[in-house]
Amino acid sequence: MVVRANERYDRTMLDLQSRPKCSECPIRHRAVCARCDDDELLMLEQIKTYRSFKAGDPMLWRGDGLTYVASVVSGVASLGKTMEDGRTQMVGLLFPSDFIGRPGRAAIDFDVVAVTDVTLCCFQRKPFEALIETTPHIAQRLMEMALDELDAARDWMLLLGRKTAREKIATFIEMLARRQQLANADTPGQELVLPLTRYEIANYLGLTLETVSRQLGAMKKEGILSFVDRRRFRVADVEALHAASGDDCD
Amino acid sequence: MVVRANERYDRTMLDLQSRPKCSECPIRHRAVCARCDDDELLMLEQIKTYRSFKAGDPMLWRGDGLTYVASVVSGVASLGKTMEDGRTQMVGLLFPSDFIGRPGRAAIDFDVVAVTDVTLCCFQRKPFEALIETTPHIAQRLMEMALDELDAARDWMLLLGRKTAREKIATFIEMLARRQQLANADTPGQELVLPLTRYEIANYLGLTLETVSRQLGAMKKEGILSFVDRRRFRVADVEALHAASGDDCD
DNA sequence: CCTTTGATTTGATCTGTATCAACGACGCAG
DNA sequence: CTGCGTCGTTGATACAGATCAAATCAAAGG
Repeated sequence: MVVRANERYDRTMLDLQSRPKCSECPIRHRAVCARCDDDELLMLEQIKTYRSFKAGDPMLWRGDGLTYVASVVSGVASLGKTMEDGRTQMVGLLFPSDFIGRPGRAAIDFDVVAVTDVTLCCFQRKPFEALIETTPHIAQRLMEMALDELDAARDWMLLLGRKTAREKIATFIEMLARRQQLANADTPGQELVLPLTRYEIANYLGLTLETVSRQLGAMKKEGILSFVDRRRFRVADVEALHAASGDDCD
Repeated sequence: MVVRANERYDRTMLDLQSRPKCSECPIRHRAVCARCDDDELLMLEQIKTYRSFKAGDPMLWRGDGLTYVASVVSGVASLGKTMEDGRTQMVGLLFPSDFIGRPGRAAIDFDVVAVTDVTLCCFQRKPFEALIETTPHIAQRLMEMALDELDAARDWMLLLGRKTAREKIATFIEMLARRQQLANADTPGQELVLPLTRYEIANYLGLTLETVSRQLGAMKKEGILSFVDRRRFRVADVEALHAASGDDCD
């Protein structure tokens, strides 16, 4: 298992080369480097390295020293917390352009796991922190991203504390659709993918996998969603989905 | 009611004067100004004003333009979200030294309400943002505080998603104890106060007020808590309380 | 002292979701 | 093709906590 992960790692390093051009990066305008000008990008390019992980691989473990911080280039990763008795709760999902790690902090209080195959753009933490000091564009963007995460976390608190199972599922699907359309900049009505297993979805929504399965089944039967296979689907009735989410019309 | 609030406001303004010395401020070393040197403090002093609110007063409403940002000097405020059908969830509690408002954002997506009587140290948003640009000590501290809030929000997601009613109550009491001891720097075993009504506690924990009442009753009967009156109490058995919280030993 | 009003407690029931238990479907390795 | 493991579905039942309904308490005002 460990061996396979390493084989994969080496192969991907080779495929992608360790330092692709920032200017051609698919997340160039949404990631932590969004506001950087060409000079600043050059600085970042010098301290960056690509790293790949296979679905299921742990990426960072609670309490680990953070030797690097990173942007997600492709794939999906999860932030998870675990209680002593094994109960777990996902506290965040990271999509391409999302950032891992905190400036000025040597450790994190949750586990980061690759949900799908993931490619990261990693920066050594120390030089990155030094760069922040001299590069207000990066510091500003980091602050902005931290506040966005805070907003998302608070929306999720409302979901976890007050929404019904059905509302949770509907909200989750809407969020997925938003993130996937954003990444592809495609026409809506697109075929979408569930990057998570039923168990992982349950874990994200504070439910059990059985409840998730039943709710997805119900929404399929009601014609709100139509499934191509267990992972691929389409939103057949956008309005009904939104009505089921319990969110205001905005 | 409005009249009384204003009377109170005027009286407090008079009592505290509108610009007490920063150097004598009780939150001087924990608030957004924690790292400022004397010069920087002077700059802040020039754009600050104290404002007071009575318990129950709305302080900022969702979508309102943010004309100022502020530090909580005394009292407790809540951040709350409301769904169309009236369900509500608190997404944060602000204690003395906590910060309200976000640099670079003109609006917030939740309501801020004074839970107890509250005094704020307010900064006009525009000049404050200008000050950030030139004062790395403030920018750094803001980032640090945002990340702390993010950590707290994620702990709360675990609580809301996975903890039982009893674990939620125990976690809440421990959090209260920590914050109140921090503010008073007193010996532990201190008498503590519930700044929130049962309804508000329920709202914070994703429960109903009846469940909160029953759990507090049970913990009293079991000798974990001892109540002086409905709001004032003491933690009689710290170990049992912690065991009931479901958190690791740290 | 009495009344009012909001906060809290307590009790009886209901219900959404968890839990327990089988079973089916798919992919992969031998 | 066959067996095995993972993932997903479906059904039956249990239970924590919600909901509904009173009763009690306590502070504030007249």
